[in-house]
Amino acid sequence: MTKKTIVPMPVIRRLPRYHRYLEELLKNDVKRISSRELSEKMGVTASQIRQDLNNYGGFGQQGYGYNVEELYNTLTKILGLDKTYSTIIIGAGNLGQAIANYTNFERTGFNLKGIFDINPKLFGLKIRDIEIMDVDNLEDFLASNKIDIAILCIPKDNSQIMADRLIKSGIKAIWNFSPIDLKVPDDVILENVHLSDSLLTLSYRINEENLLKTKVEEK
Amino acid sequence: MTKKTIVPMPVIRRLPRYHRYLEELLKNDVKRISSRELSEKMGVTASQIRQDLNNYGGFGQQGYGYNVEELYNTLTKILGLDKTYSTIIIGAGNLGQAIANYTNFERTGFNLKGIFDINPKLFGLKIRDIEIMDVDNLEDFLASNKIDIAILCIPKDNSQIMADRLIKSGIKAIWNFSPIDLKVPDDVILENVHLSDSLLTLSYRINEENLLKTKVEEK
DNA sequence: TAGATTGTTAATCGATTAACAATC
DNA sequence: TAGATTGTTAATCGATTAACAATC
Repeated sequence: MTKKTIVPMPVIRRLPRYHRYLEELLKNDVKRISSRELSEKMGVTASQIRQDLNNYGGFGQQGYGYNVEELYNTLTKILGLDKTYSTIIIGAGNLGQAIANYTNFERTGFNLKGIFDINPKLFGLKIRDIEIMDVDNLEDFLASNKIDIAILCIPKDNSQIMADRLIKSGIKAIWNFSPIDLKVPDDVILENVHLSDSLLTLSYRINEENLLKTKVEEK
Repeated sequence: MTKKTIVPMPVIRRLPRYHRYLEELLKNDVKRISSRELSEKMGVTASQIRQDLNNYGGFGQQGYGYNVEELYNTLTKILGLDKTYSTIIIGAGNLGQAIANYTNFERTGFNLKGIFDINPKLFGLKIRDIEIMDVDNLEDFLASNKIDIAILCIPKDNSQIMADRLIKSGIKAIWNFSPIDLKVPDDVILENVHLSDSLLTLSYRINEENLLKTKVEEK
């Protein structure tokens, strides 16, 4: 289990997309937009946009539409981007390092405070001024640093154990890149990025037509 | 638009997960499993498992359940993992390099054939014996190499242009890591990994309770 | 004011779950 | 054969779309 959301998950997963489109509009100095115009840009129904937004309040104005800047700021707040977050990365392999180097997240308010690994060769090395530390020091580090999000980038064999350790030390949100379904208590927020699952749906789709050819022909 | 699937997308997105669990069972020498047992392990309904699998055929046996090895092999085929794929990576930044170094994909049959970038400093450098090439050579390369999947790891400003170039050169499947909604013709398969969207849903969920506190209290 | 567009309720559609006859 | 479990149809649930009164 992971923490249950109040608003349905399909709605939440669309919010970042709205935010991206509104940012674009704002950048292009568009002042107002109707749900219909936005729906055409995004390839969704105007109804869905209005329904989605109304989970959080009525931000539009009849006969006018939505004020772009206002809606953008509102979405920024809804997504929690008006706050900053302290993060740590567990696992300084390829992916962990790539994320550590990815300064876009930093710019959005996700501040990397530490990187941990089990490989002694990496200890002391720095990525963007942040030292790679021995994962043995994890508990000590978490006791003296308030960390909001742990980013898990380790091979799957150790990731449940590591998740347990993180949670025991008070971590309430995990961004998991390990290709495994972690078990977490339901006050912990778990967000998965299953790269391999994503790639497999791609290879599935490359083959689907051939796979189901006989079936389709039957119809 | 991207290519429409025959089987509903929610089903397809669950297939890699079934595959992972079956692999685990196979590793543990489990010979057979019923939909009920599997449902308990996976935290889904037995009904859903049977419905999902029956999109592809009846692989079980009444009174017995499913043969683990057989079902695993079937899922491997369904996911297209009985074939190999030639891939290229566009963008040798942090993420592109991380994916290039990630040998797990290679092991599953996704063979990296080339890496491209615009940065001359990177030309000639090798990642796992694969040279980073000038993206100017992309069209020539694609003309003489049959590539199944292009992995797009470049900043969003250029990614639509790059996608257009790839498609013009005959690429039929794109694994996109750029934080943007690419427009592709509907014979091209597009699979997105929107890391920032994923992170934003995490920060959303950290704040949801506070955000909706008043609303929830009203009820 | 008249036209436009929202917020919201109602209708539809699709996905999930339940039920059970078929059958190993 | 009796018990178990599938494949599949029917029922339910939830999400999306349509419709429209409210209102700027």
